Amino acid sequence: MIDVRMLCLAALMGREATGYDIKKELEQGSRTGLVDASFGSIYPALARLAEEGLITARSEGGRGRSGKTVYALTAEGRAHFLKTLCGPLPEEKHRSPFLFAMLFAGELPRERVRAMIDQQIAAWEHKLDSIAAMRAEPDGQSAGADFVYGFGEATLKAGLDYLRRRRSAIETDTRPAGVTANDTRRERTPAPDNEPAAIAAMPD
Amino acid sequence: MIDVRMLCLAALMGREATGYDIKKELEQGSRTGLVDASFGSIYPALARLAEEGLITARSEGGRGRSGKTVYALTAEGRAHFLKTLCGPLPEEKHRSPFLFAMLFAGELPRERVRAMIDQQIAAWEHKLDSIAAMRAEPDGQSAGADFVYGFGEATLKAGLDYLRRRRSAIETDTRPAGVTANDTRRERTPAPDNEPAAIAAMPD
DNA sequence: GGAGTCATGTAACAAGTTACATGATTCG
DNA sequence: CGAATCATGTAACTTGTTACATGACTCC
Repeated sequence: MIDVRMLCLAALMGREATGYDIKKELEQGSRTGLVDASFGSIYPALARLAEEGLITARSEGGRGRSGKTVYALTAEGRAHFLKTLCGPLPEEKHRSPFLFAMLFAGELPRERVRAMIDQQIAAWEHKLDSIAAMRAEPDGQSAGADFVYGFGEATLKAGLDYLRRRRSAIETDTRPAGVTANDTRRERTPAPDNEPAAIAAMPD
Repeated sequence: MIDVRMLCLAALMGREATGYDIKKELEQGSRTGLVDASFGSIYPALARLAEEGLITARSEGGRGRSGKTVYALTAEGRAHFLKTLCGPLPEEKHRSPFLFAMLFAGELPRERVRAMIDQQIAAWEHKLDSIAAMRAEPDGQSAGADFVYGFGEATLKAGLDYLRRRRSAIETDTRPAGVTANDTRRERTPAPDNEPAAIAAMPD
């Protein structure tokens, strides 16, 4: 579940679409970030769903020989989709290379750790912006979408808040040479690449 | 990245272990929930890493013919691991069947939606407890682990808070017929599968 | 002696990605 | 006319899971 089949059925709830449309919606639509799939999986999935009668395929030869297949949900398809959603849902998985790397923050150079956190902050700020943009769009306006937007905002904000607190609590720039800086520098470590980065040692 | 190879290298940072040990640690250790892998991928990965010289394999025939292979990180393995962590990290993916389902909350029966939210709340409360337990354990005590625990707690709490607010804001049981029931369960619902569940209509 | 755990490995399968191959239409 | 976009599909490959096959050791 949340396999490509379900993704396709979901995309066809409410409107008909081509495989291309579905892919586009996954990239830019109201569920971006939540799900994804490639053409290589979408087209075979649509073909099979049509075989099974969960969707219908209507060929539309725009002019001469364009060849475009518009898919639409059948009553059985809709029922199947909703029934599956009501069934037992698989556990959610949060694969985060960032958090994985942070586990070894103590073994990585400090600047690198700081850069990673900054990058993560930027990425999440961007996600927040995306949600705000989606909220404003005419489509993606439903009770469910609203719930999901709110959820995303709540957790992203909490995560950002945490990252910012931790980030600013890390000792500021460690200047290698005798640099005169007017900031809150602590020490100048010439240690190159395997300098441990104490992300702990927080006033927290 | 965050493929099984990296997982194995990560598991061998700090101590040596067998394939079995690694699997156990993924299930119960300080990174549970963050990552996972099966025996079917761990053993081949270890064999290949040993071939490449990133880890060493030492056979330990406990007594007679037990056969047990203890792996340990080499200097190159350690360097490779840390270098990879410093390189560009892939985007994080948050595959959440729950949120996916919530997108269609408006098309699902209300009780079902409420049940899903309750289930999610329970699951997340459990995760919070797990983190607290890990915090208390002797292993999994490092600057990085502390950072990750804190992050998990911050986002889980925010998510839980959001879910609780929304959950309590949903109108309470909508009884279809004149059913006099003092519990929350109703088998044989007159409106079968497509009763819309307005998760919106919030005072929020 | 049987249950449970320790321990390793392989083969079949599942699901999806990347890259390729193809071609029409539209817009500047 | 060339670039971008629309549009479909397939074949090879990657990655990992499930299920199976095997066997020792430990504790009751």
